[in-house]
Amino acid sequence: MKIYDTLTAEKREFIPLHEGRVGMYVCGPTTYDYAHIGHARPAIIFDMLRRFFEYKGYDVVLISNITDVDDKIINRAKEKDAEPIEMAHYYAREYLKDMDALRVRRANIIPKATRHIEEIIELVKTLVNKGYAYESGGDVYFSVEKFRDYGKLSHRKPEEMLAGARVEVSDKKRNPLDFALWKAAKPGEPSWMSPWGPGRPGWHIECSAMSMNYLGPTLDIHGGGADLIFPHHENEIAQSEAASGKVFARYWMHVGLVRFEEEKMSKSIGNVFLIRDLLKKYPPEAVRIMYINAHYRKPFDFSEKNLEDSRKLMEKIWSVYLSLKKSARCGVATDNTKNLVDKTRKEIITALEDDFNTREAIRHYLEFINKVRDAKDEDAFLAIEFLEEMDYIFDILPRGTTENLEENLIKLLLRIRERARKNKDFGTADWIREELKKLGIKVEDTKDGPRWVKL
RNA sequence: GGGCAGGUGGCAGAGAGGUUAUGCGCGGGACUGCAGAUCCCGUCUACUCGGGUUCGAAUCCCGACCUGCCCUCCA
Repeated sequence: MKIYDTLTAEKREFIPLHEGRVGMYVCGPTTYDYAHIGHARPAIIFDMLRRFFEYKGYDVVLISNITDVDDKIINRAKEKDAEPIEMAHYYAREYLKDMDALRVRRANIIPKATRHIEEIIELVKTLVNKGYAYESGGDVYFSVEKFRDYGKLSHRKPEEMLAGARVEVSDKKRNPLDFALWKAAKPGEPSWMSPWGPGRPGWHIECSAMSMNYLGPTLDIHGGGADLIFPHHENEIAQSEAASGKVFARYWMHVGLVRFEEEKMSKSIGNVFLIRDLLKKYPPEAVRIMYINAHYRKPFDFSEKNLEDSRKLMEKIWSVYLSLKKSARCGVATDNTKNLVDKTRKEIITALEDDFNTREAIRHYLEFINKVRDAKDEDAFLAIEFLEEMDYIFDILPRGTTENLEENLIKLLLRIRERARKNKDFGTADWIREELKKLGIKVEDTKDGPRWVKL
């Protein structure tokens, strides 16, 4: 397995710290609003990566945090006249609901910053004691010049950063690039007691504290959106490695940003599509397919047309899958199909092992779909088995069990409709089809009778 | 100003020195009460530009132009 590592800027063979195990940490959102499809991309990609490791037999521990105390949260809460932490927790729950809807499996641990204040304070203390950090007016700052490797992840030198950039100037900082590990609380802000007075953690420190707490000083894969490379991940490296003296993450993976009309999708620009709104119109599997169908490191141009195309792809996959199900019979498949399955499996795994190239993988998947669409009996059975095997990773097939009653009622309606059609009562026939469509059930007439798909 | 990705057919988007990407769309046919789906056939000199390397480049090298992201909160 090769993984593109942002730090070394090349694809490298993936070798976990402990054989057979993978420790992953993925930066989750700061929850001060509902999640948009930009958030869904890393969540879906890392979810599938985790499933792929498991598929290959690794034990995976995935930690994905939620930032529940931060300037943005405090400001938003002020606007809404809400209690900041409470509000953050509300949006955190809603975030998880949205991700559940997208079939993103939950991380093993979803830590929150406010639940790890002690570890954070300990880490800051260590950095102060080691001389990497200093207290200044109730704040604690990390001293960038003390960490000689600062800039290695984002491939920048500290001098260059100052050149054309706007850096927040503060007379509390010794160097404008220094960043806050601990912030003194202003009146009315959430705060915790610390050796430097009441305050709260800086943005970057929580991830260092929590990842080292759960995965040890060195983790295998650290991931997140590409916008986190600088300053967030750069600062995490500085803090963590300064404190532990060890390599913080062996591989850094960054998912390309989602854009809309050539611009980054971002709350501050206002061009966001909320996941909950999109899911009213499109099935979650279509969203997954949309992201599978693009290389994870490239920026992704979102549009409804794009989602619509993905939905069509999904319908194609589903319709082949469902028709295979109808003609499948348990037994031994022909060599032809066996070979096709083995070949496709190999192609898909090879693609995913090449820096998780889901785009290439789905191409082979679709070629397979096209070739087996007419398979019968034992061949259909094997094809289904294979698609379901792959679904451990992709999770895009229709969810199996419709409630029996529901299913029987639909069949009953379709029989009524068939009777109407036979009597040339097309008004009634079309009306039933229309009404079912409104309920999310698509009906298609085929030579073998009506077929329906629940969207 | 600096760092990093890219520029592929009507559109979306892979690939990566010589072999069909794929999907959508579009045209024709089969099927059909209609719609849809499906099948068959077809569709567009596709690879930003200019040089170079090579028997051969969309794919490698040099240069130019263009776009986006990051350098400030952001998945």
